[in-house]
Amino acid sequence: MTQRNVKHESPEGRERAPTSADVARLAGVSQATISLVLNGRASNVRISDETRDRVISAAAQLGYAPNHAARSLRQRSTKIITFVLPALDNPYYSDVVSAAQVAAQQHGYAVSVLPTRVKPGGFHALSLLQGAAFDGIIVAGHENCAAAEIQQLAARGIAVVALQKHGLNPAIHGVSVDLETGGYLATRHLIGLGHRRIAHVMEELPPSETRRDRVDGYRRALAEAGLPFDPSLVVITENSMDGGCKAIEQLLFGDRLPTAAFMYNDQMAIGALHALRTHALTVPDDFAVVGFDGLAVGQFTAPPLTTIDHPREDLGRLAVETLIDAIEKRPLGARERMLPVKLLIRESCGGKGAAPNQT
Amino acid sequence: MTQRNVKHESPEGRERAPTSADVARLAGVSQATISLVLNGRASNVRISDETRDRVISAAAQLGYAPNHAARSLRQRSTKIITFVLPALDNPYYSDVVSAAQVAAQQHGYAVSVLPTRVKPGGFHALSLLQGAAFDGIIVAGHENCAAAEIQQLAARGIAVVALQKHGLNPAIHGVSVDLETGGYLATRHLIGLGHRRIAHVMEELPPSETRRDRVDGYRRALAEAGLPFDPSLVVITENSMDGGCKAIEQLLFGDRLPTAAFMYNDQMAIGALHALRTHALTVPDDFAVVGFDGLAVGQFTAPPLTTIDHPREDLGRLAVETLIDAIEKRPLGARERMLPVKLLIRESCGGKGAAPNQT
DNA sequence: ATGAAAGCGCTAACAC
DNA sequence: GTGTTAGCGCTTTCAT
Repeated sequence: MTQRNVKHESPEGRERAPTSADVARLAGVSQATISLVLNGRASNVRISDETRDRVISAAAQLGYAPNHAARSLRQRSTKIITFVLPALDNPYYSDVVSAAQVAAQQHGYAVSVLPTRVKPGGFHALSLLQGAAFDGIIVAGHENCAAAEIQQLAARGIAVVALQKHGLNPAIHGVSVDLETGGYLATRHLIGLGHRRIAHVMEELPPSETRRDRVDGYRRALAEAGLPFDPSLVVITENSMDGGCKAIEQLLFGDRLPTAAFMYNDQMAIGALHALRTHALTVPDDFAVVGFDGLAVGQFTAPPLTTIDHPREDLGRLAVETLIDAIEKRPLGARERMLPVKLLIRESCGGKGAAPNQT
Repeated sequence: MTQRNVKHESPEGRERAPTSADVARLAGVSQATISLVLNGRASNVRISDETRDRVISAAAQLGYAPNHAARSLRQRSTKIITFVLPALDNPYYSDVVSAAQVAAQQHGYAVSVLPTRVKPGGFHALSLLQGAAFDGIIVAGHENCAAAEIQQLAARGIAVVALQKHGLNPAIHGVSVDLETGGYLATRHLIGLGHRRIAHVMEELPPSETRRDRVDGYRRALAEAGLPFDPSLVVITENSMDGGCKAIEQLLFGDRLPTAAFMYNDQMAIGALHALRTHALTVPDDFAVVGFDGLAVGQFTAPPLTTIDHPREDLGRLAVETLIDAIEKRPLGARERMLPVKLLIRESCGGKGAAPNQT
């Protein structure tokens, strides 16, 4: 008699989920006892083994599961944390979220995902956040992190961690990867391979006092090598494969042809590779490409993509740990964590030491 | 005085979110009035314009947002529906979920995503579902759809829609794309191009009485053309780019070389393209590849991928509409919807009418 | 070792 | 037109 009687069977109303009162009645004890037993406080406190067993089996028999809303209301906590992601179409966040889930689970939290581009005025899901449907949130994406709505949430005392935080709001915690160093490493790699005219294709970045992004590292590497920064080699495009493709075409039809491009991310790099192929340019011989992110797909591009690899699991784990500390109001150590990146050499720039055939 | 006073300021307890009682006090009316006004039932019912305005401004002044748990408890409904996805690393679901969100929002529901592979015994998030933290769920993925836990949920009366449902449980609604026809179209396309030895690389499929999958269409096309079904040309592999890659290598080292492969999905096809390239086979001249899904990335592969395109937006929208009908217990029309696919010809098989160079 | 009772914040039925 | 009241299902003192 394990999984029978899933439904609460009353004369009229079918299908009402069993409540703790139902379990209490069946076990012949009070509701309070049900709560104590089922929440594991039975051993610490004082419940006889016999009643404990009776409660457990009654609960199983009815298929009882505590009502989430009621419990949340009472405890002022939902034990759910939410990832606000700009979209689901970049596999970048897959590993981040997985690691976050594992970490959250260890602390008794569940993780859900809200794929939402927080547009001013939009963000229907905002009401959920405001209404405390979640104990805390982790935001990713430029627009999302900067959104006034998110700032408001933080101001209200809701725990917020931003991935790649920019801005100074001290109420928002940050966990970031070191984009600047990533940009530096990518560019230095290309310079080391002999490239002198290196393009950077990036996404439109909202203004920020604090952000140090790929482009800053790009400039640092250039400066360090005594190369000029040429604004005509920096193109801003839509963050997508298609955007990367178009950006490269634009560069190809410009008058000062680069020999290499450092792309904002792997998705854009895929577009770049495609554009180059379309225009009969061989990678890496005619043109070198560096990506950013370290997505799995980079192993399967033609040629496999040299890129800047991110510690995505660490990112997810630390974001969750920081968030939970904030939710439970533990004194936080560093409120801003910065994670290291590393250069991942595959074939889209040639091997180490190989030189490009044009300058 | 719009966004000031976000926090409820009481002598001792900082940071308690304002409740409807706080708003009532400030506006000098009763809680009930707050509820009526803020839920838009003010006009239909009977509230003077003047009190209405007073309530609205009081709420704004306090930054009031109704508590989700309390409202859910009272209304026995959370107005959240959840997508249970196997993982986040396949962009397939990105469009599905986006469309679902739009549709859901029109009906007053929010959509969240639970990236969870429902393992027997695992599925921490299950307690959320059981506890009615969501009004209904949409499940995707073989394991998830088949999971006993999900069946149980449906048995309890929770609204469940399965994407690509297999199995006969009438309590679970289904919205599917026509995989069998997809398999047929893909295979027929290859046959039409002159291929006679066509491999099919697929994922391990759990047994099902009702599923008609790609492989069934593959066999139908073969039979129709009078070609034998050769089990050695069907390889089962892990559902990933890497799996696709390895499967093709296995075929390449077999003794009966195919001239084309119909891949389970675009991700695997990317792996296939890579394996072929690695072994210096030219696509489509030496070997043709057809994918499945119609992901955007297929435009950027080398060569661009001929594939079977799915109506992903329709899938998301219909799943949500079906689910909401079930939640709100409207009599459902067809409980099983089947969506059509179409062949999307790009370059990985050669153009229409082009013939392969080996038989 | 257990039960009784209060109350989390909200909405809906019913008074007035 | 608006206020009063009674719960939704749970956890948690406080009594016993």
